[in-house]
Amino acid sequence: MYNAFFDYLKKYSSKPLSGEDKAMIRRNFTPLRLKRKEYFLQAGDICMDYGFIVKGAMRMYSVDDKGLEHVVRLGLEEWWMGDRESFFNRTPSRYHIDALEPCELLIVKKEGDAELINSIPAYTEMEMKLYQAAEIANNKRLTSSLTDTAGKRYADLIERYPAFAVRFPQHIIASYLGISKDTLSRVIRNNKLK
Amino acid sequence: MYNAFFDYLKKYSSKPLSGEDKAMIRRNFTPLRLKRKEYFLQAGDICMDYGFIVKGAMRMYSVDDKGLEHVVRLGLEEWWMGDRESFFNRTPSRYHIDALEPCELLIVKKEGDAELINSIPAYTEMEMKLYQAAEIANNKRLTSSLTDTAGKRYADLIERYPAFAVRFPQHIIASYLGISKDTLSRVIRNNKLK
DNA sequence: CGATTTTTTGAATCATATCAACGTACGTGG
DNA sequence: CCACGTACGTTGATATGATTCAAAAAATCG
Repeated sequence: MYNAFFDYLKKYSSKPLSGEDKAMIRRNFTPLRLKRKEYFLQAGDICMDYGFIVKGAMRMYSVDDKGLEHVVRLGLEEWWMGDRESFFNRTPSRYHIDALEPCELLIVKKEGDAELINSIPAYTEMEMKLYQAAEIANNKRLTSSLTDTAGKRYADLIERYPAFAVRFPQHIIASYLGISKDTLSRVIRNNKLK
Repeated sequence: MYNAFFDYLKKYSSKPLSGEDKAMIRRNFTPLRLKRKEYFLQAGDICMDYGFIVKGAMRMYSVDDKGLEHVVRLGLEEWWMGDRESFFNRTPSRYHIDALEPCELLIVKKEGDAELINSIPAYTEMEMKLYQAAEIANNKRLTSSLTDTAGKRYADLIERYPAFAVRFPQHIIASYLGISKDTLSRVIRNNKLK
């Protein structure tokens, strides 16, 4: 369980990880299992735990006043899941997070994360890189949503994350891309004819 | 010039700033003036400097294969400007950045930024908060671009940043929102009638 | 002041949404 | 392990919000 996370840390940081460091990580991260469809966070609650996905598939989404769901983030193995705003500011979340497959997570509390940042350089470096990567990815997603057609957005997404097409149902991906399931269905059919 | 930055740091960090710290900041940040329309960065170049805007208005934009400009970020006083991806990874940028008004910046190089992060806790805290705030803001912008109409997107933007309506021409804001200048013009007229 | 930039407006067109209906597949409990 | 029920994907018809293009009016800069 924890080894998956240590491997991940090694991948994202050049700095070494002592036995002491590993012990501290074990102390601050606790395992959590979720059944399919189980909630990790519900709108209105404060996101007290930030989760590292060891295994499984998750989605974060909002529900608007008309009752429509809007997927804002998807997560698979080695991704993080949680509402950063709620987690850091201790404010009620506007999002739901649930498991689309049975999941294994390692979760950390705000204080635990802070302790690790202050104590373990490799962890700090990972977190910094994560923020940078997130900002870059978000920018790409944003510009593509502003300028590209539905077809191109889907093609780009699947090219970047081929696993998405297999792990997530189409209507979830459609929602993530901000297009209707009907349009996505048509778009996929047409792309394949080419 | 530097005082504006020290004030900003105080605002974003609870940690104290010694005279020594301030001296190090002065060493690593250099002033830069830009005339109206002058470039801070051109696509193809590597973003060697990251800029803190002391005074002025700037925009970051890409130019697509059809020659159309797409504004990806806007900046006013106390905002940062630069292409993070290019800056950190030393890769050629896909963006142009220019001054929409005469600007005064404080610019820092990658090494300077790294030195400050390693040496000055207040600076590190500010940078962390910045990343968190940026991620949250990006998420909001993203979800609004996916789910809201042009009119709501404009209204939300101006509610959040009233200065934008005054400081940036409409067609720049339209591009930032990912809508055509024509549509934005109509939308504003209709909103005002209400 | 003149030149350039910015905004406005109408008409035609396009991409995507919406709604409803149907067929299929799949997981879950017995 | 099967059958049922829910979830998922497809498709057509229609509606709608936004784009594009062109041209003129208004505002702003130096």
